[in-house]
Amino acid sequence: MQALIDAVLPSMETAMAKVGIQGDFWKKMLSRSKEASQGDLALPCFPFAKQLGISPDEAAQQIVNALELDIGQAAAVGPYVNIRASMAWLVAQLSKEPESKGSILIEHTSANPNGPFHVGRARNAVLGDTFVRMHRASGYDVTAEYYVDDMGKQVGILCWALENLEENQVHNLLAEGEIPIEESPHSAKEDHARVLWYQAANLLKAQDPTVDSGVTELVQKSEEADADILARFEASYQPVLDGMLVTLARMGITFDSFTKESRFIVDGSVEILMDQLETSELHGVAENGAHFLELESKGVKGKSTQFYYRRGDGSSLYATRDLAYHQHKWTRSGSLLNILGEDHKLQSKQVGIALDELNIRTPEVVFYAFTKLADGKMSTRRGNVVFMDDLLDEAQARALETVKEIRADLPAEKLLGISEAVGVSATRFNIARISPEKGITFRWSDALSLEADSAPFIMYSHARACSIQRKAGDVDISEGLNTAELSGSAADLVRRMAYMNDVLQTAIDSRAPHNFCAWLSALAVDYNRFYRDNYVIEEGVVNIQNLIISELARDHLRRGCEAVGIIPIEEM
RNA sequence: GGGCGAUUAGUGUAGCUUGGAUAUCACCUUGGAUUUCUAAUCCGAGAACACGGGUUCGAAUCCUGUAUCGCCCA
Repeated sequence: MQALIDAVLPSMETAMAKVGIQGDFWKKMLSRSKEASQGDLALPCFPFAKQLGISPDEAAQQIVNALELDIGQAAAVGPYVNIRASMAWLVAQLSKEPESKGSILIEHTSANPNGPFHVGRARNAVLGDTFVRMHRASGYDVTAEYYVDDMGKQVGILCWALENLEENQVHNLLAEGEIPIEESPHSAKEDHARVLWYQAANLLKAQDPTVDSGVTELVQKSEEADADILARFEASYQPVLDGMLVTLARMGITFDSFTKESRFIVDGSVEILMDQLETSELHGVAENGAHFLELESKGVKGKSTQFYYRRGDGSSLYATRDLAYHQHKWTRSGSLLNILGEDHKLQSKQVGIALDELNIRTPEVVFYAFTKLADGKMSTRRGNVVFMDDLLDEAQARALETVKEIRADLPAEKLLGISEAVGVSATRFNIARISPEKGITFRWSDALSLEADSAPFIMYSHARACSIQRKAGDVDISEGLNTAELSGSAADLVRRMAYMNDVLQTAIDSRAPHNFCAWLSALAVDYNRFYRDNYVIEEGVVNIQNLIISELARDHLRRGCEAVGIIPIEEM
């Protein structure tokens, strides 16, 4: 809508001056009309009534009378000035390519490599990848980044377990702990295989104190950048991480770069930052020799306002390495975006203040609320999880049932391909379409829903447009749209498409991918209405104008799908 | 104990940044069209802003109190 506002503003200023309205406070009131049937932009005229000493209705009428627009029409409806963009202006927007924008590094997922990817982690990955895709579609140069926690306690436990526990021991422990070992097609994947060791070690920890001491020793050495330990850690987690990445790739999620936490200890950058922090006015030292920043003056509240960045023994903490990590990220990109769970809010704030003290810019952060199971929180440790691999299998199976019914004519192989695309797309879209700050309760029926307002509906619209294109064959559509004859659902469709870049940019700027998802759903609805009202091919004859619109819609649907991670298959 | 966020029809959600028209889109219930260029369609009806107070000509939106839920802090 910003493009239209920019286009209207000069004429509006002239009109307002003519009517005698002082100041430019009204500029922010000019916004998207809440009544789509009334126009694209609306300006409520209540405040002008007071200033001019006339009724709001009259003010609206006077403004309309004074307004000369070349990009659309204005009308006074009660106390509102409604502005409707002309078809010519809207069509002109369609051909505009998004301009090239700056670089951005988006860090997301970054899950501990201690077990299979589960649906609790999926929100981070889906949100993050949706941001990656939307930024790319909008012209940004994007780096998708995964931060590998290769030295923490989780990895330590995994490593200890793999080095110290026999297979039968693991199975006995899990049986005692009532964690079921479910046979699935994915059992052989290393992430599924090795998580059993991780779970078993966590169970053993409760009865055998030597587990903790063994793990602690490993973790301590890793924090001293002990090369042998780090190599053993990597040997433990890398196959798990690889398995997780296979799952993510199945969802269409890939990364451009991986950065390991340990590198910041190895290269000494953490040490340098810790020294620098000692010069901060917030710096303090606890009795045990640990160093901290006192953050009370920075608006951090609660029982403890201290941010510890160095232990008594001189070693760094996770958050300290995070500081070095951000310093490193800034050398690689012009802007930074992190996708984090809401449990990281405080830590993120603390890191932000510390970065400030170090004169390092703070990143943008998007927080999302957790996905919980109906019967509580998900936990890999306790085995209370729904693994993504299983969810995607189930999604495909359910999609297959539907596709099989509708397309009995297709060969089995094709049905499998379509149902896999539908399953993955539906799963992603069901996460991406919800506002990040809202909590999600995982329910199979929601996760696998193929109803309207879902990915399959959009995919089907796209496939329909593809089918029409195939039927129409190679027809010359270079003549362009005849804007004078556009009306009804065809005009609505064009209008919807014209605002694509606008909606995309707004969704990016306001960190609200769900708004772009909503636009995409609406585009699919608009296309279906157009399809009902306007025949592209009637009795074998191709209507060129309608074909042009259908082709534009096909292109917008495809680009929209790609921007949110829906797979735009051409047949279904 | 303190901090942050959430609460919208039977269900799931949008709108809140920047107050303004009849509160969005679906599921659901229900009435209808159409049987195709791929019906996973289209048109209509029903039903909601947690509760109390305040600011305002005007509050889902801003302020404040309460309740409930989630997350975090030793």
